[in-house]
Amino acid sequence: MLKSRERPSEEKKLPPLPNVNKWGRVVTRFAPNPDFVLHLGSARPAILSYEYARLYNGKFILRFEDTDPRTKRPLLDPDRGIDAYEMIREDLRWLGLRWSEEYIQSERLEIYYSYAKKLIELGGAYVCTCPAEKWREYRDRGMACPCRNRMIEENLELWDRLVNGQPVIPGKNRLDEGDAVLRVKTDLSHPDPSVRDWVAFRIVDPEKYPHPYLLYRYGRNKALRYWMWPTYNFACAIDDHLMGVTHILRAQEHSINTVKQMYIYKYMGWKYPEAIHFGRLKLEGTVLSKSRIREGIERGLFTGFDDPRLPTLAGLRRRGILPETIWRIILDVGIKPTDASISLENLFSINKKILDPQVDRYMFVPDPVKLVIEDVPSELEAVLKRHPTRTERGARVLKLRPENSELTLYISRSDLELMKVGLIVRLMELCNVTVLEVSRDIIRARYHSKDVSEVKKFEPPIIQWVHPAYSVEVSVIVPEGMNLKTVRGLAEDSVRQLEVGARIQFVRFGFVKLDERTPSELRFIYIHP
RNA sequence: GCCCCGGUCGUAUAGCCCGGUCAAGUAUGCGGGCCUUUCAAGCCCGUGACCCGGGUUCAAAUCCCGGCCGGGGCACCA
Repeated sequence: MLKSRERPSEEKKLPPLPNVNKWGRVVTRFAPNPDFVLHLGSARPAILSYEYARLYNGKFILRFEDTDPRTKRPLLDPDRGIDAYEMIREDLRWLGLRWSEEYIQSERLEIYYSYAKKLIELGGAYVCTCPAEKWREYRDRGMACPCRNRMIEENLELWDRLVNGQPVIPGKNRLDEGDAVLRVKTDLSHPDPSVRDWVAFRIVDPEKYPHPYLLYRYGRNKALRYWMWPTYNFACAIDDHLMGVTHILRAQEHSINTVKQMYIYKYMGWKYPEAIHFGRLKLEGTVLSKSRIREGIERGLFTGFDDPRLPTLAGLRRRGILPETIWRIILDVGIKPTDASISLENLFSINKKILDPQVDRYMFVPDPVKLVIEDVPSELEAVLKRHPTRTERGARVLKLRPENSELTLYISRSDLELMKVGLIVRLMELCNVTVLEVSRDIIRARYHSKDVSEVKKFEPPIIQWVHPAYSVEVSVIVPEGMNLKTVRGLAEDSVRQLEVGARIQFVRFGFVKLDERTPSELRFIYIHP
């Protein structure tokens, strides 16, 4: 049973699922292909399927669809520490999804074989040995190929040979890829040619393409045993039925697959689940395409699956986007069949609202320049609150002692522009100064007063600062579209205490996340303003 | 080319199934104000949309037809 989890209340309600009463308990599934990690686009079917199951007190299933070891090779290479199956589980757990059952299709081949046999016996499928090209000609003309009329017995015999990796082409002494496929008998005049007698199984030479999961999990013998691999439509059709799936939520690119899979259900006398197709998701400034992302990583454009520029869940997570934010976006977009392009503004705004109350504030000056304050009468104390309103979180207290009545601080170069001689400036939580002199690299100012109330009437700029004795050099990586900018500066030294992964706000700079701490450097990632 | 599916403020979404309550709601953005020791957050006010054309009807964002535009599919991928 799925438990409700802690999540910011979603102001939007999901529309009801169709025909819930007809089915009894709602069962949904998320069925990723482990040939790559999940991205924001995959979060849509995952979250919606999970959330509907939760809403109806139903069951949510995770199913890995890894039935093509040739062109959609599962991403699994324990020697290099890469395991997409586990990375996907991690992404889902991060999103807060829990599943009550998990299946891996490559482990279920025997099941698919038995249903293939059943389908052949019912006259619903036949072994086709036509060359692909030749067959397409028949198809385009809406004609039956010679194999279509094969007797059931002959089909069963051929199927047996195929499953055992034995040759089926007369005069050939071995089985090769492309020698045969198992086709589902559909309607040869169907307006969509791809529906006409679609392929249920094809040959994948296990010698050439041993399935990585079988190989690593069960060893070479098992991996070399299987020659016939079901296509998506076959495996999916069988599994959705066997697993009792009642509601399928998937992207609209799958809508024709519903039509194809329906044929199997008809032959078997099964009831087809409710299928809901939603549109595609786009994220402004990025590409939500597995192949394009993979290509970028391979070409070295990105540092890995979790590059903060990437819309992969790993990338978003590394960047500091919260799972709650992803939830809100997905729930907000809903199940409309239209495509939706999510704006970064929106994503950031949601994330910021969640982050703002829970995150501590720290001083940071990018691109520091010196500010020398003259005539400082005595030691100054700065109380830097962790949070402006949640004062119970405490503060850092800094005691700054002037030398020869002078106090040297650093402020951001971007604030240098607003320094005009004679201007009164408030150094946040510290004191007020009057600007005396501004040059390229240094500002001289005179101590004016301590309390902010003394200069309120001047409406002074209020800026952040750091003291050299209480500072640490940090860098902030700023993802900007396809670029990665690095901003260097000084932060107050208490950031040394932060743990990797901590999210904070650099005052007047933006929200950042501590990405890495080396003995020599603290490196943050810029989340958003 | 053929076959599906869509088009509501800049963006996202509600409403469309069951026509009137929609001179269209919400979020975000933008403008203004308040608050504030951050140019953040919060609060208040404002701005801004039914793709076009016909039809049905007393009445259409909602139903029908056509056009235009967008997306998807047309694999021995999922």
